Amino acid sequence: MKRQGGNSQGTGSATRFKRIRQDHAREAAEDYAEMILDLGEEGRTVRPSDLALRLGVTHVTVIRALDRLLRDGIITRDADQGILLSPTGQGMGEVSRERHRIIVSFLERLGVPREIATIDAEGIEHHVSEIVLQKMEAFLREPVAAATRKPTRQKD
Amino acid sequence: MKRQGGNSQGTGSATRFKRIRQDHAREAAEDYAEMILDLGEEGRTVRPSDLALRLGVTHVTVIRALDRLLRDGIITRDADQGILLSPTGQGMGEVSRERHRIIVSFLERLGVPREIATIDAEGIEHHVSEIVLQKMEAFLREPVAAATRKPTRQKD
DNA sequence: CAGCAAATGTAGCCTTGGCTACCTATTAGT
DNA sequence: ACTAATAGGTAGCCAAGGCTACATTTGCTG
Repeated sequence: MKRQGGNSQGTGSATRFKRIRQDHAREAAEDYAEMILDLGEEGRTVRPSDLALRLGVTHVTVIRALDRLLRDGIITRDADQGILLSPTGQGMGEVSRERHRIIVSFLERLGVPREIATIDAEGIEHHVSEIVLQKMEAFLREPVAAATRKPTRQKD
Repeated sequence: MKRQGGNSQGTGSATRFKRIRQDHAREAAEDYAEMILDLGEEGRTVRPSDLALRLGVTHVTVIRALDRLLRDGIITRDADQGILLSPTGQGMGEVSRERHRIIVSFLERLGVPREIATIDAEGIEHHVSEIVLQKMEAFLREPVAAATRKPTRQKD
């Protein structure tokens, strides 16, 4: 008999884990977009070797990832200008970078050393929802108010 | 093309990304260990179909993951008792569960609705260092003190 | 200009983690 | 007892993301 994998009536936890897997699928694209954005703004022509160096992988891995990003409309490539972000990629990079910035600031505000905050932010930034990000920003603006606020009683 | 910047060491970002990739490699094992621990404590015999349902994947995916966990000494399997955690797996599950619990509590304390906190915690728990976890616990114990503490000034 | 070194690209292999299709057991129900 | 459903397992396919080995392009330099 046929068991279909996508059991639409998830146990709830199934739904959560599916979201994690989706996050993972976007993760590489976001990392690349963010990095390309940063390097581009430093005025350099972004090339595969730059990314390979910073990501700690071989250039082959980068080239194949770029093929996927190209296929998915995140980047364009140009012999002279190197790797460029499409409008989609540009937006992705900007969102990722802002998210990254907020998380690092938040962790530092919590007393986490900058180097640790940077490392951890790299890992968690792809898994943080908009709501959590908003709460982090609220905490950065008004730490004590956020800390003393009664746990919210959302309808959920 | 001119060589730009002599970052021959990978700028440290390479090191960070390598850690993320290591985290990912542990992620599945931790999720399984945590889930097996929970189900086991509910007094049931843990079987592949239980895990498949909760993870939202087919039983085939689970069976192959269990092969790897077996190979890596995380679990043992027994016809009568089903899937059992090895001492290693037991420790892994307990650590993961505690980490999960802290993160959910922390996010809720920050004002994030429980359902969102649970989803996000699932994603980020594998990427949070011991130090960040300690700071989260400190915040849970003494929110205002943690919020008013000046950002630490590490020597890096 | 010859030749080296660096960057880029291609081919091919591996593991993880998805999937479907199919087969075998066991168990429940009529 | 037969049948149907459920569970477990095997085989084989796919994509992502690693890798090495080799080939090609390009730019500098002697």
